[in-house]
Amino acid sequence: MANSSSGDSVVDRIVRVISAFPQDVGALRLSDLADRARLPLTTTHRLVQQLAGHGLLETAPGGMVRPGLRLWELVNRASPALALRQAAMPFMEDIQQVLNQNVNLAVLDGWEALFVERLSRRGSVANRAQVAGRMPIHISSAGLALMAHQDKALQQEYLGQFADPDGKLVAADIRGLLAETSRQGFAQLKGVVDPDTWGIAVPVLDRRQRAVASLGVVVPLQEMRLQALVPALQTAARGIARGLAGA
Amino acid sequence: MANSSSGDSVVDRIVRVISAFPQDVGALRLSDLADRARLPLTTTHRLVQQLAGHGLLETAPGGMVRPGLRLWELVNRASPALALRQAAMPFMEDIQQVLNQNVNLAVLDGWEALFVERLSRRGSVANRAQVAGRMPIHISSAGLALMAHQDKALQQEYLGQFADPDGKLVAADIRGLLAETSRQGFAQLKGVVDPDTWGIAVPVLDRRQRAVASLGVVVPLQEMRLQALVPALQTAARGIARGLAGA
DNA sequence: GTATCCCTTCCGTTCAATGGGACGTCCAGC
DNA sequence: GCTGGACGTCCCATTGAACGGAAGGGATAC
Repeated sequence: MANSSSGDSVVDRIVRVISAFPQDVGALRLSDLADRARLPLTTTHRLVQQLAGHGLLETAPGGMVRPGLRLWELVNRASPALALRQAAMPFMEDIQQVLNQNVNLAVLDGWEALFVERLSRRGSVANRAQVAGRMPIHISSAGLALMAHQDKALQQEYLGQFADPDGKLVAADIRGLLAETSRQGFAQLKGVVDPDTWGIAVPVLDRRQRAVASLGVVVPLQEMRLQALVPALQTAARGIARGLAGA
Repeated sequence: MANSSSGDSVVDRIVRVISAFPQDVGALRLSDLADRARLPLTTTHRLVQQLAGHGLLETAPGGMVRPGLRLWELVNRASPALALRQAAMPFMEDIQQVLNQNVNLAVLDGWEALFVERLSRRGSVANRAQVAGRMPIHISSAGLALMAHQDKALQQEYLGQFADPDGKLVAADIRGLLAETSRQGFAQLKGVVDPDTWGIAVPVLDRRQRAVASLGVVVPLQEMRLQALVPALQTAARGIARGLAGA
């Protein structure tokens, strides 16, 4: 940028401003936004004005700032997540109607599962997965289902991350989880994310048998329909894969 | 900006780049992106590289560019549309299960209805409303439901737009539609958007009886359950309003 | 009345953004 | 096999847009 201070570009700063908004939707005061974005107040003010001019942010009188509808529109009009979501929604609704519990759809991003969609219902058990939320691979059934069906090279790189502290033990555990997930064709975690819930997820595979997404449910621990549940998920996953390939 | 050419800021250019992606999800070639964004190729190249560095765009080998997951994540993590969507989804699913037809949720933005969510099902009739898509107010039941429950001043301003060409006639028609919508508490358009479909929408009202959103369905022309359908939509709309107020 | 906090505006400094030009690569047509 | 064209990528001198400290207003608390 022009002038002194830390050498980051305008793009960096815009990303910092947009990233500064927390998950809960409320508006931020300008100075809070500046603090969170680690930007000088004046600079934040100018950027917010410019972004608001395009509708990407909205400013309320009094200096409150919140994300704008136009930003949501632009991003959701063309996004890789959208095609996946459209292909998956009918199947997710089917699953949800039958089980009456939480259904979620995730993709792999970095070393985390990124949740693209979630259907929940009053009366269903708690589900930590939020839309646009993330969870580490090894403590989410969605993450395991995704990683268990990736290239060997990627899996090695992932497991290598756990070799640092006291090492091999943890890596071996996760390796075992992945192997079992791959063998069975589905991932399950009982009481890991939440003590009373049971996460089950299956991969959505492309032609080369690589997971492009995962379809999962969160059910109470006493759920008895596992034998019917997994095939239902797998059937739905195949349907989603077919929809993606066709489109 | 620095150097010659047309005086637009970096923010402008970034917005132009992101806006340049069309509705269908496919990736764009760099030079096409530059054309669509009306930016010099070199400048586009640099901006894309920077944005890709933050994951807001993704570049495939060969120069193809597409929106990135991180952008989707950032925007969907905190957005005014998200709170509305979350409050509305359970009710939309209920409606959809009963009717087995398309359900949509829209907000007013400018002189258009912006569709925030849509549930559709194989076998349901055509529905032109796309998620993050727009429709003019006067040819969508969602738009009518939204505009019929706004401030008088805003309605006047809206109707004023139609006074230009041959004027009064069209404005009077729309004024009539709005009046009827307001009186009945729901909007309906038979065969306007699509010759074989019937759009019906009700407003989601805040405490001051202003529409913050609209909840609508698209059903076949021969649908007979109108007397049960409208109350169901209105009940759901009240539920959504309650959820928004409580949150 | 005074102090405090916050948004907003002003303005001189400065360096990041800019984009024309050149290069390497990949095809299709001759 | 050669040639022409289209495209992505890199380089670098120019310059005006971005920067942010300082000062100004307006509201609220003490």
